[in-house]
Amino acid sequence: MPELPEVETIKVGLSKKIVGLKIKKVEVLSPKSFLGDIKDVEGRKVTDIIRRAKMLSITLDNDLKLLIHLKMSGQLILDGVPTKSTRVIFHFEDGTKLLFNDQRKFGWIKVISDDSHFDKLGPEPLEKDFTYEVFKTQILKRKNTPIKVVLLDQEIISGIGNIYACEAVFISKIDPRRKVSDLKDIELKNLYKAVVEVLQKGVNLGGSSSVHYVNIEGVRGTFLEEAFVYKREYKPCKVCGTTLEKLKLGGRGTAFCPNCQK
DNA sequence: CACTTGACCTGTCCGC
DNA sequence: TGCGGACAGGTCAAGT
Repeated sequence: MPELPEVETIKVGLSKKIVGLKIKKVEVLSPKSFLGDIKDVEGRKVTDIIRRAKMLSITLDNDLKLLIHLKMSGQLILDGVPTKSTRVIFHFEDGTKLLFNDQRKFGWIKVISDDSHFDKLGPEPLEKDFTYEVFKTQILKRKNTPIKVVLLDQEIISGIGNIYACEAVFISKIDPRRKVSDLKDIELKNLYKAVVEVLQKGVNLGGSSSVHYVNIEGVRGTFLEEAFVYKREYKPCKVCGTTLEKLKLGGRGTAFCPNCQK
């Protein structure tokens, strides 16, 4: 489900609601979805929530953390009604409930004591120190790979997923199949700007709005209504009217405009 | 080492 | 209506 803007939206929403609350009980309905001992979590207070790449890290007052990855179909819903996709339920002392729903069971919640999960991640694209030079250095580590696949690599840049990768290469007018070594400096510069712009826009609009994504209130974001290419294959390009095409890159669906993207 | 493919799951949609 | 296949926003391990 979620890429950087979606996870960021969830982080902001969740922070306002559960920081300071004590977890009374954890109900694990799907053992694969919760890795760790609920005894380490029950009775603890939430002290902080951060996002890194597409992960959320919830700090507890015993210095352990709940690391959450929603993968393709995970959702965190506050005070909702459990469904058949509900895998874990956190019951807080004040009666607040947090549901972890995950239709495809790819997502997980882990109890961790250090941040080693973050070791291999590339830079955060919305941080101030993510300059063009940083971007270029990272991208050039994968010279022979299609540029759109490189954008999805979390070791190169963290937080970009399929939607924002498709949009960023469209905005910078680059054919998603182009290899990194083949891109001119000006193209890389445009791509850098597009990546930052499209992620920031995603955050501003409260994330994307596809099958699974909802914020903690269960409400969809509006980013996809503004998407140029994502999920728009065989429809007319919003810029030039050419019929958008679709191909598979790195195993992922990729819609693009054969006229705008060269 | 660099890069690609398949596996993990469940649900939905599309064509026959 | 039913069935099979393709596909879905992510990441690993295993393969070439």
